[in-house]
Amino acid sequence: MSDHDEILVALRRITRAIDLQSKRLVKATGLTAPQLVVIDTLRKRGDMSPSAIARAVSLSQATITSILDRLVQAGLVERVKSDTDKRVVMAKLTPKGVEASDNSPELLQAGFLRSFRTLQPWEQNMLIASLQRIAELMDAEELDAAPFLEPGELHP
Amino acid sequence: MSDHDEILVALRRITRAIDLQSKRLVKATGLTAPQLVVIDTLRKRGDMSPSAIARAVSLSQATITSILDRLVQAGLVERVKSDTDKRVVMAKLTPKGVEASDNSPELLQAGFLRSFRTLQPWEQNMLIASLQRIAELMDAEELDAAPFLEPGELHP
DNA sequence: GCATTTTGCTATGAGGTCAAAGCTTTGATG
DNA sequence: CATCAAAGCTTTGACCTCATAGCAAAATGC
Repeated sequence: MSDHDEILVALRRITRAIDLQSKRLVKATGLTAPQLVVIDTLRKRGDMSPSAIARAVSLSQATITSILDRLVQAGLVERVKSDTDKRVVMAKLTPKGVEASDNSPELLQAGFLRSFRTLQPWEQNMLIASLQRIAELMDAEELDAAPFLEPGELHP
Repeated sequence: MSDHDEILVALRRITRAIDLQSKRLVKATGLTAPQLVVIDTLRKRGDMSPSAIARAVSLSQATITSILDRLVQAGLVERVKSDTDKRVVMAKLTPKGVEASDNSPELLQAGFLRSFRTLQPWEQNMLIASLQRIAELMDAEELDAAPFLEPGELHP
């Protein structure tokens, strides 16, 4: 298998594990991983606009809108229109939302974290650094990738 | 930020980059990343059943069914009932499917691969090994994670 | 041989995710 | 001011993803 394929398969295994964990969280807490990420972010940083949340958690604004819809539905978040700029909506945790955040389990599988923490510190650091390195290489790509696929760009 | 959060954020950045790349592929080829993965797998390994594809690419059987639906729709794949075991359906590339596979671009961003390949070989290997290590730690979790949430299992 | 279980696939329903289009408000330009 | 552009959010539509439930066929048990 090529490097390319090995990377792809490893990433797929990881994203699948995360997805399955998210489904598991739903049963345990009624909330999915993205929903928990959002309320945890609000808990830590206070009221935020959808666009600010999107930047903080690396999701699109549209995705945050749909996640907020469900959190509002569940009574964990309120939308409050800003007075200074009427375009802006602030997402605000309700008391119930605060409680949910305080009681939320960690988002990575307990077993994964347990195993991870038994590794040598240097190994833990190396794994985290590797993930961040890969994220960087991919993020960097975002900045100038789009033009490569514009019509006419392939054979200028 | 805790290790836990750093891992989460890095993973989110990576999955987002992959997702955006998939959207970009749609515009260039009309096919999404999962669809390309499936036809590439069929191209390399020949006709396969949905369950075999699911195992090969780390997706659920249900997901493969829906991806095959769209590939059939697009005329790239045929479903052929097995003679020996009538439960089994074989996914088979059509000539058009073979052609699409042969012309398909790589699934990771070109710029990512370019950058990646400029790294020292030991560094490339380390990154791949790290990804696989993390995938292992998470996969391992899958095997016995479910029971942890079964009713009655928490306090046996 | 027949009943039960297992295996393989598909259908259903719910979230997640994004781009693009649409709406409102703000800001800049003349 | 009046106009036009930009910014912020939501809507729409498409696909991915899974669990669960359903259906059919094969394998196992008695």
